[in-house]
Amino acid sequence: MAVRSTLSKLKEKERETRKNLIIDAAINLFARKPFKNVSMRDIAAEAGISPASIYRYFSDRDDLFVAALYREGKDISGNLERLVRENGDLSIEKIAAVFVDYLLDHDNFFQMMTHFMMDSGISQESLQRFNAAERQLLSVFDDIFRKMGVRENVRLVSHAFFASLNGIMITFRKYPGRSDEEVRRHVHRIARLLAGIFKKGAL
Amino acid sequence: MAVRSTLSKLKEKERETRKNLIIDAAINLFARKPFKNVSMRDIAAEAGISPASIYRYFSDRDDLFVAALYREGKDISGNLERLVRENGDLSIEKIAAVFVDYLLDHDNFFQMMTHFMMDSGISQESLQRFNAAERQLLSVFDDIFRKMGVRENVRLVSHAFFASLNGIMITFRKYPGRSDEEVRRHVHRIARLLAGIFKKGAL
DNA sequence: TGTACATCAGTGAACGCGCGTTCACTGATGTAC
DNA sequence: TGTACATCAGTGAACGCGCGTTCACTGATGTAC
Repeated sequence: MAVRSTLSKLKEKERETRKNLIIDAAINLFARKPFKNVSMRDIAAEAGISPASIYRYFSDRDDLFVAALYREGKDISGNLERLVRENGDLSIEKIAAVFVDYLLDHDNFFQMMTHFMMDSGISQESLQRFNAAERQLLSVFDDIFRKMGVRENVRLVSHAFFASLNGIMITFRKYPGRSDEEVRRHVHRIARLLAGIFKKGAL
Repeated sequence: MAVRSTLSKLKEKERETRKNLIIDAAINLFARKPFKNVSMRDIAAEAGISPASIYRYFSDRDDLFVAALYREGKDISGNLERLVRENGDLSIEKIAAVFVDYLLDHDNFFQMMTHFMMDSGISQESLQRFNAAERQLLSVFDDIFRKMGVRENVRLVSHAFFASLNGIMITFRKYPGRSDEEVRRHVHRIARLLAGIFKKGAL
């Protein structure tokens, strides 16, 4: 019995590893081309397996993509948490800058996030996993605002801030005729302004 | 010559009218099903014509959709402008509420707007028309903030506000397990909070 | 007033493509006795 | 130790669908003389 369960745990772990390899392949591709142009065939090729194999590990496309989103969500949440832990006196401007930089550097993440926010036609299970990822990120913002001394409506304020940063990203992420660097500067300028407004208006 | 030019103007007008009928059909459909599920065949059926006919008036799908977006953009811009003109002492909360209500009532518009903001693979011409629509809306927000007495960074502040409202929409527009009414209440609550923060922090 | 020609709206059917997903099968590894 | 059977990862090819777009054609209306 003991042996059997050890073995099956080992198998489970191997399975998890293979799942992760597929997610890796997907995330690699996202860095190279827009999220909505990444096909199952692409991912299979990148991972060095057959398209059919993916379906041994993920029930469908959304399932895989939400898993990728979840992974990257943990990544950015971790980054922000570490930042807060290491800097005792963290400014809201700094948080905004880091968050916005992360999104600019991981456009695929932002694309996926907005995709799942916009598209209502995803399965119950995928939706729940997506929401788990979202709540995780939101709770990081909650903590930050709590630490900054907001006492009233912490959740509401932090959610408003999170949403506003998303809005800045979606509105100014693409500006025709502007280079990536100019876009980054502009997004940062507006994010800094927003942070200042929140500091004066809510803290 | 005079006759000829009158006639050709008449023709041009007829052509414009037919274009508008197709746009009408598209907008009608958007109210019934999500923007990305509206096909050229759907629109043709709704307008009572053949799919091929649409291509006599629009060079491709994006061209038609941007035209629809432009039309609705003018609509909401007009609404906001009228609101400002008629109410001398308009609060920023009221603007936020009206804007957010419009977006909630015209989800198709919001979907199209985010679609064109996210998708970088559209033709130069469509992109320019889309930007014209966006600038129009932004300039309405500029005016509002100017009228409210913001002197420094008017454009930047109003753009930040516009972007933030978009962000609130995209982040909270769909909340699993919440009815439309609950979502509307929540979006309004956050928008009101944001307006308050901007009032204290930027005005 | 009549005739030959040009213009253009409109169309049903077909093209072509990309894509998510499934099928039917192979081969390796583990299990029972 | 050997044999029959079960399990499961992995696969290439095919299915099926939806869709934007184009083709080849018709028929009505306008224009020139």
